Amino acid sequence: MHQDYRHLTADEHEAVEKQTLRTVVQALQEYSREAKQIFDNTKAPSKAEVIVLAEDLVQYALEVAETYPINRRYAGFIDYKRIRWLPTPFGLLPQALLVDAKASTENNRETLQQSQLPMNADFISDGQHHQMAAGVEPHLELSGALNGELHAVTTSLFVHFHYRDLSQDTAPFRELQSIYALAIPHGRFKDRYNPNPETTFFGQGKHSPARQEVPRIRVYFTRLKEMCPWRLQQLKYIGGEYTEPLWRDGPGPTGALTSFAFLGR
Amino acid sequence: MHQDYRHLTADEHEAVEKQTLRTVVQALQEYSREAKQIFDNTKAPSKAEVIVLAEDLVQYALEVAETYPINRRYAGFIDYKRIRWLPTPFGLLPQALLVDAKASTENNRETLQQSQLPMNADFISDGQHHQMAAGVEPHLELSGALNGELHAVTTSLFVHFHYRDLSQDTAPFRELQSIYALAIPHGRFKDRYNPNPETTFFGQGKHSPARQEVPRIRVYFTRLKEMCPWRLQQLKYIGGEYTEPLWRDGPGPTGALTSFAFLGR
DNA sequence: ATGTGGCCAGTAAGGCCGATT
DNA sequence: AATCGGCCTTACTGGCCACAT
Repeated sequence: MHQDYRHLTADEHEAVEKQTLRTVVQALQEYSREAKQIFDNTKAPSKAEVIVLAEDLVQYALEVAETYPINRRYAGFIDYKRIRWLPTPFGLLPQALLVDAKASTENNRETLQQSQLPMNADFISDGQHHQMAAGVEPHLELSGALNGELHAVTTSLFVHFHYRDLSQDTAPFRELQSIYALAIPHGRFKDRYNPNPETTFFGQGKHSPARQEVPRIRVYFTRLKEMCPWRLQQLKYIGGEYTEPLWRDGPGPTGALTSFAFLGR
Repeated sequence: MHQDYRHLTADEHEAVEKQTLRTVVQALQEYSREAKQIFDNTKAPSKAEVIVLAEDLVQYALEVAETYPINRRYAGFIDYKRIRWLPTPFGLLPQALLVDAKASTENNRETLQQSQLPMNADFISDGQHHQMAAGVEPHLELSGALNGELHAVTTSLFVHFHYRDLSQDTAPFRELQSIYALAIPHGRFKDRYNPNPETTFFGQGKHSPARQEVPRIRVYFTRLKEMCPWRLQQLKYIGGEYTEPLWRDGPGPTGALTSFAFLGR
């Protein structure tokens, strides 16, 4: 008989998300030098190239920092996904890690598809109350004789490459300025992060209602950080220099992660 | 001082491509049961879903069948790419394996972007001579003190999921009918596979000249198979039953691969 | 029926710009 | 000068249809 996330307290569950993001940030930081090199200098057959670069770089950074895999796969739109055993102080936890890569010239918000939304969202736009239902399941059922009724908690992360375009024809073609890593709270934390439409880091999406496009939703960086500082991490490029990551994060569900610099060339 | 593909004879080089495809086909065959399960039953948020399914399934099938990795990455549009040491009878060969996934309701041809074309192509369409320059480099330069001037040969494979759409709302949503694996010859084999516009497996692409779309090109399965049987492999779904793969392939540059069945549920 | 050409369609993923505050 | 809203652009991938053998 195994244990899964349904046995965790809310604080323990938040600590799991924090630990997960912490590892991802470490992996991104250690890979950031090569990431910048590739991001800035890869020739672009088209403008859409940055999307692919972001996806590939996330994979390269994270795949070397994996935990003990669970032999189960599924396919779909999420860029990087692994089902795995996560060692935590509360038990060896089955987890479905979901990471989406974003490339943008903006650095204050990002757009989520409904299928990437882990929490039912309520927010105000133009004085109106808007809603969007979560599109990410709270967990994946792991069946099989050995596992019985095990649930892999879903943890939703986003890695956001903030860049500027440079010259069209000679390297560097772009300038990667920062890498942001966000942990969007599990749907279970609705009461903590979005108890009412006025209290939230969600905002109106990027779709065009006039053209009946399918609704999207935005996450605002500042507001997320205000609600929980460690959930928004920034690796900022500071040419050449960098700081060694420290080992101890702040205590409690909102205690800060140590900050990271970005490794330049 | 290492050796790379420039020291291989043409026949040896073809044998390397054959060996590479052979391994990929084995990996696809062993993964085919789960592949069909996922492909047929994954719920589709949109019609584009099949593309993502094909990409993910190729990754899941191939990543467990990798060879000794070379510590070098690059990012770009190709779905699955690994730079690695390939053990061959002719030496331990640095190789850049490039695999693209395709999903289609057609089973006689597939479309390549120019960036996926490993050979300068000449072909006839409507009595006219058409051309397209290769967009895949013959090799990747591996720099670094340890390696000196090493070149990783590029090997271009395509994995083509041939399917039919079924019901919209209840599983199975699709029926995966066959998985084709193609090895497109390296640019070096131009004289063997496309010595003149009349002799080729290439055909007019899928783009619309009228709308000035960027040119593409097609590979025709039958013609490729006629020129070199092993370069077109089919894993055909034959519900439930399957054949054990054999161990010995045919001899020589065109000697057949053993045929494979597809593992159903 | 099949083999070929090739016009469009459907769907991401964001760039950008105009109003606000 | 930031924060928001949201329209529209770019491209990628194949579905599909029309002819020609």
